[in-house]
Amino acid sequence: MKRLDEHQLAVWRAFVNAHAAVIERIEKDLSDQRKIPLTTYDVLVALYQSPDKKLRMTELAKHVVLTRSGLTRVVERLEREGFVKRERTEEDRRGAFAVLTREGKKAFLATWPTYADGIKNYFLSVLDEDERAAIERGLSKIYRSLI
Amino acid sequence: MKRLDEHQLAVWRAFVNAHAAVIERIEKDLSDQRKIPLTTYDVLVALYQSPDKKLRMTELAKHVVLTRSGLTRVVERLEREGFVKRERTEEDRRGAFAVLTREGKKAFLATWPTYADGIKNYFLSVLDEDERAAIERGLSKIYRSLI
DNA sequence: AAGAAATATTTGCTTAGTCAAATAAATGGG
DNA sequence: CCCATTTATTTGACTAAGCAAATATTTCTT
Repeated sequence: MKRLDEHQLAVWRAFVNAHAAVIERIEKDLSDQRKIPLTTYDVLVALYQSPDKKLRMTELAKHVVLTRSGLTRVVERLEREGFVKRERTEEDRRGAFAVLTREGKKAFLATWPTYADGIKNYFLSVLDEDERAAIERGLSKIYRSLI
Repeated sequence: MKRLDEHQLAVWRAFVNAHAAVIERIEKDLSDQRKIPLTTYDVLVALYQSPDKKLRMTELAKHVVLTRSGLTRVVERLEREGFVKRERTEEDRRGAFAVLTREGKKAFLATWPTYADGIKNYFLSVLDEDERAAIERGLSKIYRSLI
């Protein structure tokens, strides 16, 4: 591909604008309904989906869009709110697990419906089947090419 | 649409992950090459594309993903760096224009090649023509449905 | 087995950006 | 024409998150 023309740029703009708009809307719904925000949610899902409902900080950081130190802060907050706890282990005493608590699971389960509605209403329902397929295919390729 | 199945969720995940990955990559390239970051860039393009290379703060805020107060801070920074200046006007003395300076134009023009390369390499080039078309169509619809 | 190198996580400091209140000027209604 | 309301922007106080340095522990290397 040589140079960017207006057409190609339009694809990029659509991507960036749609993302900002959808995320903003979903965040607003979550906050209006006193649910946990998205970054927090991502941490809790990652824990929920892990076999023992716990993950090493480094592992956890890979699941979310955060640096390791950013994750430390988030987990700190979550610990204060009682949604996770840190668990030291004898195997490797440098680090810690973040463990999902019962409260954390509850918060996470309570949040999902709002989040899911957002995904449906602001994103999926606007797309027809072809678009969904193409988006999934294209954007997955992009993601894989970058990790 | 009733309930979210795995398939549909995969579309959403692809969208979110691709966005985070591509933006992160582009920001990194910009920073490595000592170019201005994306939010800053967005402000400068908006000004550059406006008829007189200047916009009221409120107008400008609509072009970028920032609240009005967020914009105040960014323009403050940009003013410190000499890329824009604030210009009061007699017509309406409540507010001010942000005006692109010669330096600002230079910074913006110098940044574009890096940005454009990122868009090409990390995003467009990975997609085939169908995917590009579908993404443009679908995501534009989404964006329009939300403004 | 001792020191060097690597790994896991946290901390201190700083920047970016938000919200709600403050300020300032313009406008509309009686 | 004056006051109440609205509009434009900034400010103060705060939260989120990043980077680089610090800390703690493990794993190599010889």
